[in-house]
Amino acid sequence: MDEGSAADRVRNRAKRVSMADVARLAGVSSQTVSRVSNGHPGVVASTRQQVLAAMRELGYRPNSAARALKRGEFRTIGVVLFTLSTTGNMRTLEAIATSAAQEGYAITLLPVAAPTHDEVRGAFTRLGELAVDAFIVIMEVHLLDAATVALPPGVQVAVADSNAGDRYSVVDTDQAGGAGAAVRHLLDLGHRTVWHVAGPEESFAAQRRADTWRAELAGAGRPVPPMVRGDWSADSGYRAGLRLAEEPDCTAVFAANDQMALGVLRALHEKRRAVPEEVSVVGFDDIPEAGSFLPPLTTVHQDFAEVGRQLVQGVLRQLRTESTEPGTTLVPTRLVERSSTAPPPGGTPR
Amino acid sequence: MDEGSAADRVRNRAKRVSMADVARLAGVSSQTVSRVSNGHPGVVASTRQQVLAAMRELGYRPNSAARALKRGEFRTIGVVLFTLSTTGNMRTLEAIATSAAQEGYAITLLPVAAPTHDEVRGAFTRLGELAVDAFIVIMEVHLLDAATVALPPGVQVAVADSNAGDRYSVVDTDQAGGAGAAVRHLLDLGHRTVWHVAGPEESFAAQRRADTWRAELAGAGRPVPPMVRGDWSADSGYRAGLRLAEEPDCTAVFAANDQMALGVLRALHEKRRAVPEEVSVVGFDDIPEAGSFLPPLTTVHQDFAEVGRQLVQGVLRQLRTESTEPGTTLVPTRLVERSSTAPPPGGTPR
DNA sequence: GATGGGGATGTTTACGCAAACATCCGATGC
DNA sequence: GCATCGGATGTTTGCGTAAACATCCCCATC
Repeated sequence: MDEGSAADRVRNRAKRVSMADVARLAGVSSQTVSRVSNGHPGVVASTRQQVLAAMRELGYRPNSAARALKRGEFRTIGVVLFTLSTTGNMRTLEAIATSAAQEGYAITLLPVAAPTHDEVRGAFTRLGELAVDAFIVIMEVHLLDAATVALPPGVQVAVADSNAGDRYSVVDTDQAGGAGAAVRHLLDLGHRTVWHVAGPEESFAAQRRADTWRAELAGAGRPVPPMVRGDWSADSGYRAGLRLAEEPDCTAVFAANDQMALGVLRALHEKRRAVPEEVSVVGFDDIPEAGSFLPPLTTVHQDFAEVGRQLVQGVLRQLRTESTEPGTTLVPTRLVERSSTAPPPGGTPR
Repeated sequence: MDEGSAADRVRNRAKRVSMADVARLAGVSSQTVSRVSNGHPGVVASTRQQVLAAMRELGYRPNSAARALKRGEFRTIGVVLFTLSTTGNMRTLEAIATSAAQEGYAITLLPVAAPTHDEVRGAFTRLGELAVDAFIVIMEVHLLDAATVALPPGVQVAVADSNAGDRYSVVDTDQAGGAGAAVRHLLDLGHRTVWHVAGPEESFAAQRRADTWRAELAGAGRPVPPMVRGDWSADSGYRAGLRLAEEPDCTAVFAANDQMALGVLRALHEKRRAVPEEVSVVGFDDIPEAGSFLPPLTTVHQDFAEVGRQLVQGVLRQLRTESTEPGTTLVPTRLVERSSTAPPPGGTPR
């Protein structure tokens, strides 16, 4: 029966305590409860104690919906991302969450099932309805472009992994700096040239790393070997490695991330090409396991924590000033030299 | 008049469009706008089109605070966790987010800076004030215990990685099943006994895996070698591996996660103990990279996606029935045989 | 042609909180 | 002793939405 179930629901529902309830018990007005709740001055100590006691007794907790409605802000940042499965996204998210918490902001996650325009558009629509003051997007730029139309006005955005610095506040690892350092490190060791296992085409980061690799080689007057494309996974790195193992003059490999470098190491091992004696390998990311690869991997360290921090700071600054701050902030990288790189066999040919 | 308000809106973009604005433009009542907004029936197609057009023109997006205030629910689940850095947490979180999104729920992240009682308590307090209908805790049980007092009444909880099934709805990987399968696999190959590299003491999962390892050996009447303790990291696995490499009769190792197994592989490699010819190694988790280790790692596959799904389902069920459902749901594991295990040198001694 | 019924739409109201404004009262100054 | 002031507290109001209720009008039925 309709009435029955409704009544049941009312009875069962731990009917939440409101300020009015507290006020009644404490014998004050609800406004005084509000003042105590928000730590406003102008409440005499004895009254405050009474109110606090009443709150405790009733188990009062403020209704954030009403609070947000009144205040017009949620103190929450939405984070749109495609997947948590990549090291970078995951670590960035963690940093964002930590950073936001410090600022008194919560994080609402908005996973996008598939990196298609429709999905992203849908995600943005949902975000628009979400209890969110601003958001951070961790996603490839061309998808963002497609979704821009749906971007709710008046909501601030910061973006990672993108080159949309002309329109948004973008924070990114210094891809060029890192990739350049990796390639130069190998050239400096005496390798004639460097082969590259790239990430997927759609990735802005992958594209930047590949571009820099090419430019660096060209700048040094070295031949540019054909690029091998992977998809970030160790498996794709393995397949790429099998191909590279066939190339007798391949003595140095720069993989666009550590997982693919791991796959390359496995392929080279299987094909009896010793690392680093015959072939040197450099990765990118410096995942925690990189130091335990066989051999321990020389790689480019990314400061994801800093990226996350900057994203949060950027978006909050925009929120406070109510203005967008287009521009790109680069977070520097650092080459971590371990045991997967060495001079080429036969020493420096130069 | 109209122009004036439009200009205001542009200038002062904080001024959000409300249902009333849409209603005015569409020439209907705000209730009709509400009906369209929520897809209620009983609105004639032509009216609906008018309203939708007005929404588009004004860039209307519903105010979720007001909506939540009215409805008494946020359609949001809070997730408390200590760190995203472990494979398990991260993958579980991803599954939770996906699962929740399908149910129309958003996820709010509540990272706990340090796994101390105070931190957890603080997190729970904040959660209580957060716009959250229920929450999911991914955390060691003893911390949860300490924080129970602060658990807001009337908020449903589901827990992962815990043995608190008597009080909460707990979902966990079948740790015992997985660890048992790992140990039995090694014994079945003919190894006399199995050494164990355990996870940190505080971890419930680590404890369960170690207990099962011990019980399984005892059940088979095998000697139980001293346990080596790690901290989940590849580095700690490496240190453990160095120790195990010293043991001449150690032919089989069960590491409590894949990262530590990776470290063990490296140590064994450095000490010239061939895997799997001399020593067999089994991991736990089946991280995506496990198949690319040297050699590809035999490991216990965990279905994190299913754990996340069950957590969300469980907490939503409790939300709907307004009742707690204590009990533990176990998600089965699967042993993935790759190339890091083989019969012991000299064949089966049995 | 009157009547009733039902679908479409409008009006009222309350959700819980906090800003703005109103009131009260004791203390201070002249 | 009276006006004044300021701190403590109370009252009113409205944020945007959606349930509940009210109204209107068209159409089928007799």
